[in-house]
Amino acid sequence: MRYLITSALPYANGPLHIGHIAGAYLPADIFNRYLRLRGHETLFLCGSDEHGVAITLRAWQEKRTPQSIIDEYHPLLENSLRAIGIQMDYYGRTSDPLHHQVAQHFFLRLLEKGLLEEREVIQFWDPQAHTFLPDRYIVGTCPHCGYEEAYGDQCEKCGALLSPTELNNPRSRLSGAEPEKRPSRQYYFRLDLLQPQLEAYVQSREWKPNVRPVIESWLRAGLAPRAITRDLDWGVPLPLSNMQGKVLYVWFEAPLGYISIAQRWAMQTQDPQKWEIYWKNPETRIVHFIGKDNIVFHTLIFPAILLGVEEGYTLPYAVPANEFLNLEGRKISTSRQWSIDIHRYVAEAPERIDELRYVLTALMPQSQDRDFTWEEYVGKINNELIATLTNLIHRILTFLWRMGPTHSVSPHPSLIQWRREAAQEVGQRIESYDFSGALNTILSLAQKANKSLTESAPWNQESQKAREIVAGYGDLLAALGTLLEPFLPLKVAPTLRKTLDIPLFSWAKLESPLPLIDTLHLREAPTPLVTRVSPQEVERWRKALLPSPAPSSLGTFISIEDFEKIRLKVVTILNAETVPKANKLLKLTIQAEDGIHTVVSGVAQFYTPDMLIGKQAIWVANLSPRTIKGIQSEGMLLFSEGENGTLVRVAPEKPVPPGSIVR
RNA sequence: GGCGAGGUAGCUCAGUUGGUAAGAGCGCAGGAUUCAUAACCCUGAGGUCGCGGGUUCGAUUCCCGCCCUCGCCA
Repeated sequence: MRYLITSALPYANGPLHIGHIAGAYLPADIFNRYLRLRGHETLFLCGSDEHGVAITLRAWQEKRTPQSIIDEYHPLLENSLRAIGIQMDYYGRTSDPLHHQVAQHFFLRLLEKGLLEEREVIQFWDPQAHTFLPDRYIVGTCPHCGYEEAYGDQCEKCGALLSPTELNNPRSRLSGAEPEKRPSRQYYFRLDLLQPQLEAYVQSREWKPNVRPVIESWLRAGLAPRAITRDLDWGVPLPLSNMQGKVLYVWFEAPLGYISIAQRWAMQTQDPQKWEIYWKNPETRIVHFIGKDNIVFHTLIFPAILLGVEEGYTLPYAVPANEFLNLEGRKISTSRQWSIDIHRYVAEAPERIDELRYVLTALMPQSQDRDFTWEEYVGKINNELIATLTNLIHRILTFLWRMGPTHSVSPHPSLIQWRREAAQEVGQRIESYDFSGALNTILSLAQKANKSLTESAPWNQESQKAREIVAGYGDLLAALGTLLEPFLPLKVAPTLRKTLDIPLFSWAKLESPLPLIDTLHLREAPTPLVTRVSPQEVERWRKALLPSPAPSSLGTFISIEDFEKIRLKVVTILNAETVPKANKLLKLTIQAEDGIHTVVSGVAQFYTPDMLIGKQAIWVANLSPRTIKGIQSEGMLLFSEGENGTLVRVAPEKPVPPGSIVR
């Protein structure tokens, strides 16, 4: 079988982070490496997506050219991917003139086939930045709530959905200038005309459970014509002399990169037409690895383009989209600096790439969003990868090493059987895009081996017998040298093979009943394949890789003198009662060192009076008194914002005398 | 607002075409052991499977309503 494997083209506007890797690159790499061990012919392509309005806007803001931005990120992206072992056959870019030609050709073909239609639309023009503006780059006053910084597509304050025309006092987020409305002619792709063919296509393929509902939802709603051009001077120009200053919309031309990059790859081989055996051969399986945000483009719109040009292109065989990976409970955001960028990880921890691959595979968001935490990172590495898997290898090798460098291997039949079953199951799981499940299978194999080794207790046997038992596990170790290759190809798998002086086996061999090796030769004393992650180590990374939240959420810095103006004291709540006609307020009577005070707190939705009476709390003693609902409130008690907008009382860890200073 | 996904042990997640199976890993407690990177092995505690109705002999699994989270669309 022949496969063309692609990963989503990363946008050349920022670095790659762990979410990208877990979503689209690591699964593709595991898939590709496995298929090759299986003996299939594969081509794995990727490249930078270098067009789109975000790049032009950023260029304008930073007073530089779009070209300089993509020239900065294109190598960064490729280097990041290669550094974590993503084994692409070619990494291209959409600014390649060849890509422009391909994209223009597709445009003209669709035009020729009557699948494009011209429409006049109103767009917003920034007279200072000399560019058309996307809706969300226009700010103005929300007509619903009066918020002055509402975006052209939505008001962040009241949540109202807007169009730029509704905003009062609209201005450009780029220049602050008032945008002008300008009519403009654009081409629309008649997806509606292709809907029947797309429905047939969708029926003919199998989709992951998280992908199918999205596709069907779009088909049910009915596909609508979609603009494929826009006014911009950065991108693939329209190949029409009467349409100057317009480019192809990035969603239209970027997927065509999979084709142009294949062509570029072929030009580097002896056979420039070779790309056609991948793109124009129904026997080839084309598999696109993407994140869930790209599902519609890869399952409907891109196939529509391929169908529309009627040039015999092969339609995607599968689009195994993954969901999103969150970071410590929050959405990853490079712009908010809430991210673990790959190039930084690689720089900080070049010796721990396989470990990252392990954790990201284990946490791969295959069916729903998942959460990456540093705690989980440490736990997965120390308690699973090391404790179960590499420790098994280590305990066997150190045992044998003490008895000499060379041992004959005659594994117990059950060990061979386990190895065969594991290889089959790992293969099946990878082929059904269940990568974390595949990894789990290997862990289970190690678990079984650990158990049987413990039960056979060779350390209680006389030495010849013990040696025989333990050496029997050599077959399993030899298998791990290949089984782990798709997952941990940078350090763990190759080091193991080198230590044992064994080759990479074919997957078929792993599944065969024949022993993999008959002798085990150790060149030197074994050392652990992976070292434990210390709390200090992860703490350092946590700090290095996770800059504190954006200053806007922290506020500006204050001096120690500023802080000392605030008198904080621990008080004991003597009494609490509800306040009439106020469903949020409680009237609290508190005991400080200088007597009794009254405080009104807006916590009644989260605390009943009896939950507070007798408890301690932190009191802001010198806050100006204020009358609330006719009650004189002296200072305030501190509550932390909890989950889902709740409030949680802040108090000393153990009781202290009322009036104790907090500092 | 419409559509889609998700709400299952302390944590991260599997799972059930409705019925003596509510599970795994981690964490925790206890035990055993010492070949191994305080690792391995055994045992155990822990969940009203989001809330409320309904269908059914029986629902975590089907239907309806609601709440919460996330995403997409207008």
